[in-house]
Amino acid sequence: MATRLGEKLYELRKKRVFTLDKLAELSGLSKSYIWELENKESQRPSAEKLTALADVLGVSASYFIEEDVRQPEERHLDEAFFRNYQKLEPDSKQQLRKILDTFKKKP
Amino acid sequence: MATRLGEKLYELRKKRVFTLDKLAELSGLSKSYIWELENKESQRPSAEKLTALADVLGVSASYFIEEDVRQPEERHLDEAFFRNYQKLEPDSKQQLRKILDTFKKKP
DNA sequence: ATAAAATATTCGGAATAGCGAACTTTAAGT
DNA sequence: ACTTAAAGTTCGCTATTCCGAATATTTTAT
Repeated sequence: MATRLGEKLYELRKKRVFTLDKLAELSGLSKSYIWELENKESQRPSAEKLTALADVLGVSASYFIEEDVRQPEERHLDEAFFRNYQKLEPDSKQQLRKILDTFKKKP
Repeated sequence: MATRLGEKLYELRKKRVFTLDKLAELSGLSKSYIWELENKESQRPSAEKLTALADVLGVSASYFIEEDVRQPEERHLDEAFFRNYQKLEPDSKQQLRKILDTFKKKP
């Protein structure tokens, strides 16, 4: 699993079988800039541009943004869990929240 | 609840009782720029800066970025829930995931 | 093997993010 | 009311984002 932005972008783009041109067209960014995001270090792209790319590539913007200390596997589980949680009825959510409280870490 | 970035920022800053100077110090941004984010339209801040602010203000970066169809209170509860969930031990997480499964699309 | 087409990379420059410092307003104390 | 300090606002400037067009490379077809 990719760790820095450029790798994540490249990986996703290849997975979707997009060319730079195609991704540029779909996201509204220029292909030259996408290329720079993939290949140059220390870019500081706007949240807006990242979100546009994330939308097209089918991930959340935070996937690009947040560097994470969790192992990819665990992170993946966590995100899937949260996606499922969000789809629940409010009642079920509340029940889960209560259950979570009882689990809270004891240091 | 605030909908655009400036409002969200201002609201959170006031809630935490931070001055511009204080928030600037804590986040590493300049206070003039934070003021512009709060007060000027059509800013395009970098994800990096937004993340710095989000960290200090105790929200997720995506709170600033993603617009959401959920009601604000529900969204807030969801996010708080996920933040808590992530801090759990892996075993606890797994238990919760199993419980979530039993809740899935139950009318 | 060569041409044509598709894809990737480089580059110059306009637009603007983001800063420091100066300035203005508000709040607090005497 | 006057002073001082704290908070907010403006402004000029530099660095960086982000683009379009040109160029280079790879792929595909003949």
